[in-house]
Amino acid sequence: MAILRPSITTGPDHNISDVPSVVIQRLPLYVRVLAYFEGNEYEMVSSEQLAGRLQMTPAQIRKDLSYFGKFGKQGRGYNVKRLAAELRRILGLDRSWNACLVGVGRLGRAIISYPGFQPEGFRVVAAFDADSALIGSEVGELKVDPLGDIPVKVRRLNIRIGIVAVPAQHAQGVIDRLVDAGIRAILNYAPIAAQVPPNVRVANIDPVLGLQSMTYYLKNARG
Amino acid sequence: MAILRPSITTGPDHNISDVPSVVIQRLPLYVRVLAYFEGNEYEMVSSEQLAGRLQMTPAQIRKDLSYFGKFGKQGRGYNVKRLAAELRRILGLDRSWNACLVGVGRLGRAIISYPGFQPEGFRVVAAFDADSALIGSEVGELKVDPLGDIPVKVRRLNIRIGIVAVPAQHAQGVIDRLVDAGIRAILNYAPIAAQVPPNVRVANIDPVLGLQSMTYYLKNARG
DNA sequence: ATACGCTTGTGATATAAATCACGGCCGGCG
DNA sequence: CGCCGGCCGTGATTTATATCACAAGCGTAT
Ligand SMILES: NC(=O)c1ccc[n+]([C@@H]2O[C@H](COP(=O)([O-])OP(=O)(O)OC[C@H]3O[C@@H](n4cnc5c(N)ncnc54)[C@H](O)[C@@H]3O)[C@@H](O)[C@H]2O)c1
Ligand SMILES: NC(=O)c1ccc[n+]([C@@H]2O[C@H](COP(=O)([O-])OP(=O)(O)OC[C@H]3O[C@@H](n4cnc5c(N)ncnc54)[C@H](O)[C@@H]3O)[C@@H](O)[C@H]2O)c1
Repeated sequence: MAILRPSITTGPDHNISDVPSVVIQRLPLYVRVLAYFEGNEYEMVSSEQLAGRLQMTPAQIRKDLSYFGKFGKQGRGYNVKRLAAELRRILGLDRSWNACLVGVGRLGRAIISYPGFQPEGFRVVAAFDADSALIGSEVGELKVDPLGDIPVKVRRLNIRIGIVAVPAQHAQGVIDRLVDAGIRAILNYAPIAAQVPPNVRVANIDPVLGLQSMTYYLKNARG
Repeated sequence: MAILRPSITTGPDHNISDVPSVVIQRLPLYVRVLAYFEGNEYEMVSSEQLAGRLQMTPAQIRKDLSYFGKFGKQGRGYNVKRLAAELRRILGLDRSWNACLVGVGRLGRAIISYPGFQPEGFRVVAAFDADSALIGSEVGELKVDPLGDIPVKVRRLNIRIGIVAVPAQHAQGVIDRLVDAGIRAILNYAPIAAQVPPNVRVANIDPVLGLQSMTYYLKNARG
């Protein structure tokens, strides 16, 4: 049964490798659970133990992993440290990634000071806004730059990820500019279904959508 | 192709109605797109127009809607206002819903002052924290209450939704308390795979998971 | 009235994803 | 050293989800 995997979008159907993207979206969950077991001094874990903590079936975990190789030992399970390292390598989490933020409003400031990205290897290294009153000001450790600087900064700072935190009506335009500047991965907080070319990924963060589908079940609930 | 739908979880397989939960998760998207067309003075829209803005196929939209009834007219499409109203009714969005927040830290404060919930009918009417230094203080228009007050407040204020914004290691415990108090829908910001009974829904908000799967594609990208 | 262009609603079909189930290997133990 | 409990890896199967494709209905134009 489905678990807390995020929703990743692309333009018209496009899967680089032949690994289904649902599988890719589950790998970070495995990394996280492995970190938990590592913290609790486990040396080996079985697919059943992993599955238990994620409310899914052991077979699914084994199948998922089998897309990438053979990491376990029959009768023993998986070496926690090794599997975690392998998965991180597969996902590209064995390095750090630079991101830029567009839209330095309330949400944008919260994102800049959010301490959850850094430990996972994601760094916000530039911030852009359209408001000339903001441009040039310091937010956190960052100076706010005008949108026109996006292409240069993206290139100079090796920025690969764009984070969008502008009002909905400006989000598509901002996303277009990021894509034009060569960004291929976007974390979008605006409540829109962004249109992007097939080689660009968008991860949407939208608490309202989640609430709006839960009310369906609340309404019909028997307690 | 998949679109910005959120990820909703439950305990062991459980679908109240026979409507697949993927369908339920898409309905809020339709509501949102309809709002767009309504704002642009459309009286009627076809499934093709709706699909275009969501990057999906017209057939899928029609199929989804057919789970609930016949809302369109052949040759004409759907009446924007009526379909929006029907979907809102189906989702239970034709009323307002009270929520409580647990964890009044940085994120919790941002949630309280987030202006995106109110217009959609979601109201945060209570806030709880374990820190005695915070209890009793005012945040926004809310007084921070101790966790022990959860059951009473939930009952008194008709709270149906719990929002969890506590550190990961305390999240499961908080969720258990919410469930004990009768909460059946949880918006969880903590990076954990919460364990809940089958009749409880959890919507997870986790930007890091999104980033971590996008890096897979970045790593392998051809530009 | 009738014909026509358009778009729905839906059974049939195709594709995708999850689960089953079992052969094969591991390592410990007698 | 051979047996055994346990668990992986994976083809086969089942289940879920998406798409196709078309009869039927609507409204307009002639
Ligand atoms: N998904 C979530 O959890 C979540 C939470 C809060 C807000 N949001 C969304 O994030 C967005 C921002 O919310 P906020 O509360 O920070 O709003 P805000 O008004 O405080 O900030 C928006 C910022 O974007 C800037 N901006 C506007 N147009 C721009 C453009 N074209 N290019 C660059 N910058 C531009 C503004 O100058 C401002 O600084 C909204 O779309 C909101 O719905 C999402
Ligand atoms: N998903 C997201 O977008 C996102 C963004 C930011 C933070 N987070 C997550 O949200 C959580 C909170 O982050 P933060 O930055 O606000 O942390 P914080 O430390 O600023 O706030 C945490 C609050 O929770 C309270 N708390 C601790 N244990 C509690 C308990 N058992 N019961 C009730 N309250 C308790 C603390 O007193 C504090 O007020 C973390 O899990 C973090 O990873 C998620």
